[in-house]
Amino acid sequence: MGRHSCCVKQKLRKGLWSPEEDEKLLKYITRFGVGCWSSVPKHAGLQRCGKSCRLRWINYLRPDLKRGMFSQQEEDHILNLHQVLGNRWAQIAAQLPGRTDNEIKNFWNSCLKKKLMRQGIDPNTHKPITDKDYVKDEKIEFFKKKSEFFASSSSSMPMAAELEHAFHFNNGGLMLSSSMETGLIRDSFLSKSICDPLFLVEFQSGLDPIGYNSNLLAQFHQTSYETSLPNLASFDHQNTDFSDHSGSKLTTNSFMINEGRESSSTTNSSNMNTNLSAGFQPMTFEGEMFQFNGVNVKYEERNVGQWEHHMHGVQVNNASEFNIYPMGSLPGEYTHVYHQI
DNA sequence: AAAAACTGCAACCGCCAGATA
DNA sequence: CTATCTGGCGGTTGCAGTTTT
Repeated sequence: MGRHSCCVKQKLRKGLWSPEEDEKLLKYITRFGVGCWSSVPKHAGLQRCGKSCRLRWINYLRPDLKRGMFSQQEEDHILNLHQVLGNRWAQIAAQLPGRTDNEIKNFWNSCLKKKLMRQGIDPNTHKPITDKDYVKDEKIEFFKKKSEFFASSSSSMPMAAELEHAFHFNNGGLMLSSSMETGLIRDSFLSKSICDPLFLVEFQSGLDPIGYNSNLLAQFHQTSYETSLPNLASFDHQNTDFSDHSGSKLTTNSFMINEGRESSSTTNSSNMNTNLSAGFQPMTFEGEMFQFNGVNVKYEERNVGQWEHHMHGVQVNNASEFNIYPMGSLPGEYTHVYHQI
């Protein structure tokens, strides 16, 4: 278990290899051949672990390595092999003489993957982007437009009707209304709450089974969204009495303790997870970072687990992380994870 | 010209499976 | 049978060079 014994030893060099080190390793392998890597550093006079020597030899010093750009034939070959083998880089490399798994992996991640995505092909399946992916792309497009939109806005508060007109959900996807795009109500938007990605949440009422955002406006006219969300910096896990950053108690209007099966089990667990129900549907995308209650957070997506699909609303995992489960999540679909950064 | 953002790639990390003691 | 060692693998990180602002 743990680290390799060769790596535990003190004073082993790490990082980039110097020409002198390369020379020592090359000389040794040329003379004695590849054998027991763990004994190579000692015999070659290197302050490296055997694993590091092996990697340097395989990826850089080996005389049969082909260097330089990948040819079109190689690129096509990699694409075909990846379609069959997936991320089995070693197996792919075995089919391309002179290329290493690391080299192919880097080429894939930095070049081929992006190329496929630009062509509208899912790099994992090698098939055209699915509806689900399309929704994600829509989100990205949405935020691009949103940024442009706010960049040219004034600071007055929006009218309710304008808001409802501007932002609405479309059966799990999202749409910008034409009036927003044409800028007819552009000058109405620039409050902080709107600029916050969490402004665009769906407050489920329980009477809203299809997820249409009918309660958005009423919630918007509450004091602030920020006070209705857990403050990650000062969240008290020992206590189910939630307070916001200003010290005022959160009302059950904003949060309700989820009394479902998962709620009770996790609330009593050692990490003191607590489920809250607020019915959020965050409108942001993977990797986005933003300020939330004065705390920098990063948004991630991950698949909903087998039991998690029962959950709706917010689950606070610890002082720096919480999840948001959209209404009606199914196993395998996305939940929304926010990490403090 | 300087700073920030981006990109490519070398190297590291952690896990796993097979070999060996 | 169990523990440990080792090599192999895929994912990830860090950094240097390049491009953009």
